[in-house]
Amino acid sequence: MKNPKIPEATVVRLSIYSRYLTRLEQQGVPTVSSGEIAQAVGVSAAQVRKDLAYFGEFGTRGVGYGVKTLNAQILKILGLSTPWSVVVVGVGNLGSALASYRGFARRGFLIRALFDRDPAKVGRILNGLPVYGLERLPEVVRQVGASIGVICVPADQAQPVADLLVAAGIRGILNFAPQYISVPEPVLVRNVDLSVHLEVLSFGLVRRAEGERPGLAAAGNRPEE
Amino acid sequence: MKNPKIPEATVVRLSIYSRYLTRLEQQGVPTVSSGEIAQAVGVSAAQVRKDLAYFGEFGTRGVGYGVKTLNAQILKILGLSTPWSVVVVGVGNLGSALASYRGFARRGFLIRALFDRDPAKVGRILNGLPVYGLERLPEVVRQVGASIGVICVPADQAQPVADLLVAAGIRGILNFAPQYISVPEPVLVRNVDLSVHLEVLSFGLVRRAEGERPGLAAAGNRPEE
DNA sequence: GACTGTGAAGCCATTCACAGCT
DNA sequence: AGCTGTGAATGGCTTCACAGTC
Repeated sequence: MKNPKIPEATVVRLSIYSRYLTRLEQQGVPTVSSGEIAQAVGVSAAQVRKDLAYFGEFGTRGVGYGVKTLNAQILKILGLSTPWSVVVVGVGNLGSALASYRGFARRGFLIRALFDRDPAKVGRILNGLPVYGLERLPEVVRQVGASIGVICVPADQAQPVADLLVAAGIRGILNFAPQYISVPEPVLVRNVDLSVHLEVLSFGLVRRAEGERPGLAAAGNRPEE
Repeated sequence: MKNPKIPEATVVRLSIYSRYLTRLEQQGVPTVSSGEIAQAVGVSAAQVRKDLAYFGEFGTRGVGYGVKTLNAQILKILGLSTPWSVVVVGVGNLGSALASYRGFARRGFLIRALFDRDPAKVGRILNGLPVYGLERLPEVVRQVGASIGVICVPADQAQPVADLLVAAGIRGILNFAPQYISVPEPVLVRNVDLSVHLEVLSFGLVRRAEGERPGLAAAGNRPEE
């Protein structure tokens, strides 16, 4: 049981459990059951236990889980025990919004620098962060020790920017551009595609309207119980 | 084969295929093969064919698919033949950014109104759109005929706002708040959780660093071929 | 020869159901 | 009695491999 293959869905849920546990911790709740976690985040209790079981035994039978210790374990599993340095490329509407999003820092993702191709934006300060030109990206990425890059540029620039980030030593990319990007082996990419989410909703809505029973199966939108 | 259960992953990919086909269409490319689509969006050719096969036969053996007709079919399947009216609740950094995001309108999602609790924001015009107080939400939602609502408020307000949207007749919700929300039966919810994406990257990065072979399985980050 | 459509096989994730501990 | 941990069963998605068509 030491090093099984972990479903990505499990990792996503761990992240969500952790956020809930953090809130319980702040409220001073000492202990929680898989059923309570399940209800709070919209999954089944068996799912919660199975997800945790990939990594060890964290609970006490008949009692539940210690909120504080369980959260500490999950944070460690997720690699959040120490903070990550992040850079954002593309300071349009979305890039600016992400640069000032509090939720990232709260979970240990510290945005360290912003980049943009547009000379009119270079040199500005946004939310306390300087905007650099792309030519300084390699230098600055190394200087701030960034491991993760966020791409918020138009689709046609996404691949070149990804190449630039990879060349600078970035190891993970969060891509908001509506564009598939390819990266060499050890680098990880996650795509956040805003239109796609609306289109999946659209599909579900017209299916229902047409009186189709089944609709969608599982995932993103969680089952009620 | 008329009305099988469609995997959500298939719907997500259809949306991505469609975006690629739209670009080909603009370039005047008449015909495309499953292999070309596959390469462009980072999935396998068999996957492309299987996804399309859920809905019918759109190609010609030995030739491929007509770009224009295939895209029209996919748009119809996704419910994008006619535009959707959308409202955004919460005009902070993220809400404002989404309100001016061009990609939505381009795919037929027309943002019709903005809402915020903060009286200081009410009455402003953002990107040509008025910001209303929450008390006017039911009225305005009906007036503009909105079917989809986007939630960009802090976590503790997400559930009340969702309830408000549902009561106003909204049928689909895109939730950017880091919070599970529950809605009554026919209403659809999709959660876009920005921190979670970074945490999944974080997990993958520390796993690799520890020399673990397997890492993550499938999905969000697509296989190379 | 090139490419689609599809049953069958393989693989992966979730649910079930119960043994095991407190 | 209450709740965790887990093997077994189920269900679902993806890949394979090939027949069918142009």
